[in-house]
Amino acid sequence: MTEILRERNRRGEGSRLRADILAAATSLLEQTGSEEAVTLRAVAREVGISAPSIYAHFPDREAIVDAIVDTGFADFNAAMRAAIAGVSNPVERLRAGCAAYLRFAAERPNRYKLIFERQYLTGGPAQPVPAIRRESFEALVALIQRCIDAGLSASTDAELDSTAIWVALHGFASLHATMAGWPWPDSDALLDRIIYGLAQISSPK
Amino acid sequence: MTEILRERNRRGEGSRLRADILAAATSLLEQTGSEEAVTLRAVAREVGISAPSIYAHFPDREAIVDAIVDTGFADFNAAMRAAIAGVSNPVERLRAGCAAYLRFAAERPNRYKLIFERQYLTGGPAQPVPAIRRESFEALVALIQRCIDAGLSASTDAELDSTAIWVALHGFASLHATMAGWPWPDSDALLDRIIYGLAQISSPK
DNA sequence: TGTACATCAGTGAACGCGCGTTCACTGATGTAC
DNA sequence: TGTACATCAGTGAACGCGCGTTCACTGATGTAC
Repeated sequence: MTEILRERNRRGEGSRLRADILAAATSLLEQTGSEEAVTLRAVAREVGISAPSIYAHFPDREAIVDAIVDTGFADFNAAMRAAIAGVSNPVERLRAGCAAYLRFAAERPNRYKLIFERQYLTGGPAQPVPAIRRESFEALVALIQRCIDAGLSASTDAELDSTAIWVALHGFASLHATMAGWPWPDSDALLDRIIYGLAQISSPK
Repeated sequence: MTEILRERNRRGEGSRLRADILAAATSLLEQTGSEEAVTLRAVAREVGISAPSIYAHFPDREAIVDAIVDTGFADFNAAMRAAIAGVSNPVERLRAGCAAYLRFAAERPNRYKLIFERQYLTGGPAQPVPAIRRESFEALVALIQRCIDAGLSASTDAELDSTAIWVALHGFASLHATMAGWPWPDSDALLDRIIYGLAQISSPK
């Protein structure tokens, strides 16, 4: 019944299986939207291998999910960087970044949920937040600082206002995905209100 | 080993078990923070009954969680109503409501997550959002309308601006719970930025 | 008032399931001589 | 060039677990006569 479509790797290419496992787990997660769906056996089925083979590449189930979170953050950061590249007007640049944030969340909702709604370091003392999780936030602060420097924003605290924008973007992304039946306003109109209201842009458009 | 602490209900009082089951399931959820922890067997253990007894009161596992969501929303709405009761100044009233929102999320994070982050009606066509889920949002719109009517807010679209405030509050509540290690700014300062920036309050304080 | 009986609030054993993980193994691939 | 052998990339069976759910049942509680 179970067709094994996969051919055994040649010697020295065993690490290719690691990539296949990650890809299968990611696909499983993006399709089902639930972390629990990423079981060793489901991943193994998807790849076309037996479940114990996974142990050669990951110590346990959670390590797979952790690895997906890391690549998820890398993808997210890359998308943010790409969105603002080449946009020179400070306000347009800020808007492009924020719009890309919402687009990422809308297009890959399950990936987005995994990286931003997964419980992160609950137990134990507060540990420093890794750089990969800070990168895009720091980019946002820089976007606002540019607006301030150009005299386009009345903000006096780029960090606080960045946080306000971030939580608003996240809130919209999160609720939009969860409550699809809600009568949401036009995404662009809301984005305008968030940017102009929270980044204190002097004269709209 | 398993102590049964519970005495059998008398005749006609079988429905008391329903309440006990709900209380145990709620407690389980608030402690663990994961919906998956609410298993029939775990609930039964907590109540001190056998698992099949639950079927007399709930058709299946999901019905228990659904019931918790309903009481969770009722609690949430009650907390919002209580927070603004007796506050007459429109801006203070708005602020009291928003502050209560964040307080509810901070004090009962797992309950909050259940009602606002649980996947709601993903499959099938968009169905109307039940009144219990709209109540507090409509209260927020009314709060802003009061500010507009009193000449304290420059908003021209109470609904859009309410949405902006809601997503910002939710985003903060959600991220704060998920990323406890993040260097969050002072909650009151952020709340000020959200309210004054998004409700377009004319003169701060 | 006494008693046979219906009802109600549960119980306990069992089912099949998918899971993470372990263990001993196999057979193709490459390498030393 | 041929061959014995080490290594590598996996496999297959098995374990114990907790789960949702079913089924036939039990024994206390109340009621009809």
